[in-house]
Amino acid sequence: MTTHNQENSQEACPAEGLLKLLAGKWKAQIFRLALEHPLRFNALLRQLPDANKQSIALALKELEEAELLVKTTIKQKPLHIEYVLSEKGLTLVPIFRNLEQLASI
Amino acid sequence: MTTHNQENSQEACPAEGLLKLLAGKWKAQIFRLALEHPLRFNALLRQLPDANKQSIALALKELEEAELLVKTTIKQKPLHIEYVLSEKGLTLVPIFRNLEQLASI
DNA sequence: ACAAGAAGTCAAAAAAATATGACTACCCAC
DNA sequence: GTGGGTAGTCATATTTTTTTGACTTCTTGT
Repeated sequence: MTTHNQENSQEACPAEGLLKLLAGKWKAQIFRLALEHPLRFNALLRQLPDANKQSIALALKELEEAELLVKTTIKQKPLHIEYVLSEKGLTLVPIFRNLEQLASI
Repeated sequence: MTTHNQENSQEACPAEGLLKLLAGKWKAQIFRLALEHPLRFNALLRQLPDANKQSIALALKELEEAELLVKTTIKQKPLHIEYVLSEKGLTLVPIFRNLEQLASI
């Protein structure tokens, strides 16, 4: 890795990066929860009892960088941060469904 | 993690296992090549110049165990082993296409 | 008989992904 | 001004994945 790009010089398969990202720990679970409601860091930690700060923080960051989640600072009453699924993130839904279906065969 | 099963007690998302499998190193590339022609171990090693025996052997085994590839001993002239995509493996094609498309956004 | 190709296996090392626990910094309530 | 909630970061372990290099077994060619 003399170069420092996100994957190898030319990624053999364009889906590889995304696949790797989605397969990372907690990603699928975070995605599922994001489907239900906006996510908040500490709440997420409580919802995923075996997860740890660092991993959740990293997962959120990666999902945000991949533009699957959008991070918003809510400047209201309790003043907090929310992560919600982006449009792009929503297009993953049918892909997950396909994978689930295939996994059940 | 007192228990020792392959994933966590109940896998939070049914797609997780498959996702992890497919995201493993060399998997996508092997899949692509399998789309073109039956695979042979040593040929694969030559086609993936940076890959190593062990990893390829493991990848083939996992893909076979997931029933995405079928392993066949060809009892003809040169006597060798071939790995070909199963029906189930073929159903991954549109999933990969979706992922590629999403990755290109 | 000997070499070379096919398809691996094995133990150990290196690299990458995850986890742990301590620590920040900001805001609010009491 | 102490305690608790928010959202993290950092350095360091531990665990998991991937690589390395040596070795194996069977078959074929010369």
